[in-house]
Amino acid sequence: MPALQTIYQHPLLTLSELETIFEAHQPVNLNKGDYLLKKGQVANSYSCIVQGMVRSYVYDFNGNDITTGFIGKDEIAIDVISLFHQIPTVEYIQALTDCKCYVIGLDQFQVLYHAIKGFNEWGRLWMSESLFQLKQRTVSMITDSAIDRYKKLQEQHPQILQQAPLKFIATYLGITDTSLSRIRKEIVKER
Amino acid sequence: MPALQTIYQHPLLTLSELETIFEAHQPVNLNKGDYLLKKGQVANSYSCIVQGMVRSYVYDFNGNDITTGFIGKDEIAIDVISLFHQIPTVEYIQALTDCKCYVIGLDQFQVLYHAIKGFNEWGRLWMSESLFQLKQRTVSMITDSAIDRYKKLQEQHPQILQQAPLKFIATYLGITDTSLSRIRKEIVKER
DNA sequence: AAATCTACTTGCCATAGGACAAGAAATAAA
DNA sequence: TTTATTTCTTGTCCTATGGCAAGTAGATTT
Repeated sequence: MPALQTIYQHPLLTLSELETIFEAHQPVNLNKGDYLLKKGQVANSYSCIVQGMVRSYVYDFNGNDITTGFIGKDEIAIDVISLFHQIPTVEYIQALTDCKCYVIGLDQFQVLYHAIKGFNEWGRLWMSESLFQLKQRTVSMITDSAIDRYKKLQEQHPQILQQAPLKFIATYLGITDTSLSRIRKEIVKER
Repeated sequence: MPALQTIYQHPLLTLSELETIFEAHQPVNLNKGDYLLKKGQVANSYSCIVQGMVRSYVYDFNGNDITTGFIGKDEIAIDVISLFHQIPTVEYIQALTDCKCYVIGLDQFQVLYHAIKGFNEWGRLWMSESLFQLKQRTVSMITDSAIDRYKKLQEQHPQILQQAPLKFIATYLGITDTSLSRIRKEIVKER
């Protein structure tokens, strides 16, 4: 399970602990368009993506859907607030492409989380990193122009540009699809 | 220690556990302008704010400082990525006003975090909420106009408007101080 | 009390990006 | 292969916000 090995990396985790963790996951295949989570539901698992890409989004007051994130290979599709607080989510998580993933339920997660110290530490580090990345994204929204945000995405997550349609990338960057189309044109010209 | 009681709320935490947690904190007074953390340092503690307000910020490429957050009474001033990964921070955390806080070191935190299940759970929930709030802020940056973002801040965190100078609020909202000044004027007119 | 400083306001003009509408072009459906 | 549907591009015009510079008002220092 190479994806799980990539995801669950922590110095305290022994091979046999990793084995135990892996076994708590169930393989699941998603078809393009399938939902992992829908607004109003209470999350009861999270998914490690082995292949393909999913998108999380919310609706704003005007009914526009706003992409809050893209989750690809070796990443985790999760709504931490719904899962850990056991409250209804405001988010949708949907497969952008056909996907292979490994899903782990909250119950099993909880048992391992409290039984395996390294897993517990790993979880906290994962959350720390998520917070950091989200903070960086917020700063980028404030300081970078739309074209710079696009270029960064291009450098840092080229797979997103290949797998996601323009309109979703646009809302993720905080601009309209029209503007993104013009930005692409501009970048092509620059070469 | 009313601030600590407000902060450390979790159904699993017993009174004696709370007592133990409280005792691990040291009271510290800050003068306006004092730094809790500076870029390049590795965080080795976090601070529960009892009184006053601190601001976290980073510098962008152009040398402008960008406010990443305001932390007030009953909230926690922490750089999770630096503290838990033990890596140098990119952030500054500075007292906006004179402050009273309770500080806990990473070493003591670690011991309690692994000894007290309720504390461990509390920590995860705290991080989940932080992630959720940051996500909401990002969505707001994308979908709301500057004036709407200001009004929301006004409703949800009125203390910030009272304790922080306009220029810091402006960068937090992702606008210039000039624009924020005009927004305030506009809002006064509306009444 | 004069002299600095910092915080905030205001005016003028520039510009990035939005709104809307009309194509293309590609994909899916019939 | 013809029709629909979705995706992306392009044009025109508009608006929110930025850049810069000057001005006012408090606060702090000398």
